[in-house]
Amino acid sequence: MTPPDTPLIPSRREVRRKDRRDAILSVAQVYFLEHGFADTTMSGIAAELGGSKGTLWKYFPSKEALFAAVVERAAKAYQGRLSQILDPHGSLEPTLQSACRSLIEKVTSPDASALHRLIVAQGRRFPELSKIFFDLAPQNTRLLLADFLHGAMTRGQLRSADPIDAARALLSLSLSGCHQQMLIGRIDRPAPNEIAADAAFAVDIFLRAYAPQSRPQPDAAIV
Amino acid sequence: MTPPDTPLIPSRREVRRKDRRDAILSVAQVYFLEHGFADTTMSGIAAELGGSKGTLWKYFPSKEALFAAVVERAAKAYQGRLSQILDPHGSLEPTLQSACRSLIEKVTSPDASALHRLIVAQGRRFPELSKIFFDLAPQNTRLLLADFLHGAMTRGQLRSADPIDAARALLSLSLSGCHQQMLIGRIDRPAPNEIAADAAFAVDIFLRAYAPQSRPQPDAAIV
DNA sequence: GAAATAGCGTACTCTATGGTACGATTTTAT
DNA sequence: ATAAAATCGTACCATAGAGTACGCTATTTC
Repeated sequence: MTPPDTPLIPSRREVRRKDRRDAILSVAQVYFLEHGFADTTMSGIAAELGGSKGTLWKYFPSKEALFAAVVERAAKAYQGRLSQILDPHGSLEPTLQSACRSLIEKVTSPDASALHRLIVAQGRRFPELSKIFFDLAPQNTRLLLADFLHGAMTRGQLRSADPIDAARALLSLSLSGCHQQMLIGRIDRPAPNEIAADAAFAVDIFLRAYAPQSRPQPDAAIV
Repeated sequence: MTPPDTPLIPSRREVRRKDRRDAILSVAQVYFLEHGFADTTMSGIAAELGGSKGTLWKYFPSKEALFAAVVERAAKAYQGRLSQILDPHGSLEPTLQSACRSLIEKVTSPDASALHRLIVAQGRRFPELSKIFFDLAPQNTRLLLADFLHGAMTRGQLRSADPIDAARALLSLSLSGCHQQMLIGRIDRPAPNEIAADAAFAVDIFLRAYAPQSRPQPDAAIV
């Protein structure tokens, strides 16, 4: 009865297939993040999955394809929920600080930094993947933040300037502490108070540099 | 005659050996930078070298050992000559700008960024190497710069603050442009004017944030 | 000049792993 | 119920590359 001939109602097979595919990606992601590209084995993934190798190749025609799928999926999941925090009605400094804190927290999670490492590592082999990832993740965050800063500028809370540049400055300041340490491998996880300190530092510098009508008087020559 | 029994006079053999070792490292470096760790083959290095594989293992007991040696050597070579540029007598802004420019230039050279990528990529497998590298390279630069900034602070050219933090801020601002783009793989080489622009931007923000006695309060009027 | 040493070339072993083949079994669709 | 599709398990293939063995030659030392 009611033959589901439209693609709108996914058949049981299709559902199952999607589930299976997702399961594969999850297992693969763990492996890739943990071991990197070269040291992840298809056999290992298949074993962990419980299925057979043949099935694996039925879903992904090669290791590279699987890797690409993992990265794309992870990149999408990476997208930040920064927008909620960036409330234009709150007062500026606390808003920025909590935004930065939240960003740093996210970006210093073990998964996120492992992903970052992985992408950078394979940047030569999969240049398109880097692009996808960095378009989805940092680029997106920057735009969100730039938009917010633009608002603050028009409200006179900040001096007028290129909001994209301003966002870049704030972001890079935010990530110059724990995050760097993590990527370097010098620390495993930042302490919460370090995150707060990084955020406070970044916002402090940022606000000094972008205070309304603040113009430093040293030897001019700023074009 | 005059048997050179002291180790001070290196025998011809020792010289030769050192040369050979260095040649191996050079070839290996090219390979590693170009292909990463996993995709560099010992056989390939041996072939390029012209020698035999046996010789290779006579110098380095394993691929990992060779890799470590390459990184250590490269890291040492990486150390910056920033000190010459940081002349305490010049006026502040141009000095900082040229220092930043020079840094960005160095750090965005294909070799440097390939090295950076390599280290980050292998950070899990060789944590000690990351430490060596990042102690030698950015850490060193930061200290040099911090020292200079400290001087500028005591001379009243900058407000008093933690010079290390200040150096961190300036560096992270400097590297937030082309350098990021490069690591991401979005560009291959930065145009010279982009480098200058990045430096100018960083120094501008930095000077605004670290201007002497500049407080974000608009009504200042403090001498 | 003789002994030690280093290096060369080549062939070889061993292991890991991406990817395939295939018959048996289960699940889904009708 | 029955045919088609998906999965499973397992054995297998092909390749690649780290590391070894070994006999021959060139260089260095004394």
